[in-house]
Amino acid sequence: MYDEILKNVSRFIELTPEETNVFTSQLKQKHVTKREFLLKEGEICRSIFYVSHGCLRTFFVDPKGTEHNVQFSIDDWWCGDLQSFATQTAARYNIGALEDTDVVCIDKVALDELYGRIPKLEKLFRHLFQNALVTLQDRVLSTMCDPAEVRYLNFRRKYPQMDNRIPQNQIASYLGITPESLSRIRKQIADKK
Amino acid sequence: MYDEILKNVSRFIELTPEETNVFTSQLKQKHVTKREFLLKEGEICRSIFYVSHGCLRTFFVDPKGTEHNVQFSIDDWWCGDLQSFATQTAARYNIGALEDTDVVCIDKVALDELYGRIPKLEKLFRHLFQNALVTLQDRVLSTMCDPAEVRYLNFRRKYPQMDNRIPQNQIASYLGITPESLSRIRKQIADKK
DNA sequence: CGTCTATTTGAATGTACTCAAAAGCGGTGG
DNA sequence: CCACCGCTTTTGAGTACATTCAAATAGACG
Repeated sequence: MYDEILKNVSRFIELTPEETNVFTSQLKQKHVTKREFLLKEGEICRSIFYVSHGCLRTFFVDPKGTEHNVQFSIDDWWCGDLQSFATQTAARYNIGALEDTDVVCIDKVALDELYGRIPKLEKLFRHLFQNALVTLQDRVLSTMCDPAEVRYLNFRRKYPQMDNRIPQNQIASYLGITPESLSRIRKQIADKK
Repeated sequence: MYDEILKNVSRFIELTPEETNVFTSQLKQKHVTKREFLLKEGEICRSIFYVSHGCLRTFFVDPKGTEHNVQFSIDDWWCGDLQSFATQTAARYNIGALEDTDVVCIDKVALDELYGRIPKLEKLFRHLFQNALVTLQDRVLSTMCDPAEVRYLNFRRKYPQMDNRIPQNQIASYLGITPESLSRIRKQIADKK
């Protein structure tokens, strides 16, 4: 039932059988159907999510009403509004499902308690955050250095699974360009060949 | 001698006097003069740095030779090429001093060992990374949503100390625009008043 | 004081955007 | 199974913001 998340966790720390029990006893499963939301702006992000199967997007709505995708979370990824989760204040992000998705939820209260009972979890999240940080640094860099075409090619190279699965307008929003621009870029790429 | 870093650490974890001794015994101090480098692209980032006084910039040089500032690290900030540090592979970033700067270095080998002796350090770095992640998410968002003028105003609002201290061309590079553009933006802002 | 670098200003260019409309695709109900 | 509706993608034309290249001015440092 919690096989996927335990396998993910085991990449960073080794839990004893007892610890595994303690850990899984605090997990909750949830199913979100396509177009449903796991979190809406203004709510408090009470859980952090592990995606066992499906696809989520974390996005921000700017004052003009335009949506900006910050992250896609596909099978075996984590997600959540970290700021809101850590401080239990209003979320600025929305999390919505692009597909029917199964997630595992770790509650804030439960996690704080788990940190005490299984100190190794500090290491786990240290690693998860560390990795996320490196990934995000790359993203910032790419946004600053590369023109839209290169950013798109990088995206496809880095996340080939996503290119097939995620609608173009959603990818455009992730890349920080309009759907029209992405369409033109794709045409250019196709023409080059 | 290590007062600043200990004070910084104490915001997240409480070390016993013995732990403090163990911890500080592994620290090294270093002075970098303006324009000197703490890390160059291609080297391995063997330490993570805490800036006790001064100002560093972490930057990337793109294929065209243009420099892109990823981060400024002023008094009481941390810095380092995390990717290189974690995996002990070639750094993609450079770290250079914008002012004469005092840093505290934590060696990779020493830190790995310290994690074993003082597990609380996992918590420390979990928090540091978590905070850095939230900050970086903001940055990605701002780059995607906001025009250059707004990004500059946000920067000034968020880091007023830096606006006085850091040359304009360096700030431009951080904002992802050319020095010429920043100059024009500043003029516009001044004219508005 | 002179040199070197940073900043400002100008003119031309380009990339991506906006607005608008057409074409394509997928899902739903008759 | 087909027809329709809504949403996504494509295409076109005009526009805006930031860039590039170039030159002048201002400031910092020895």
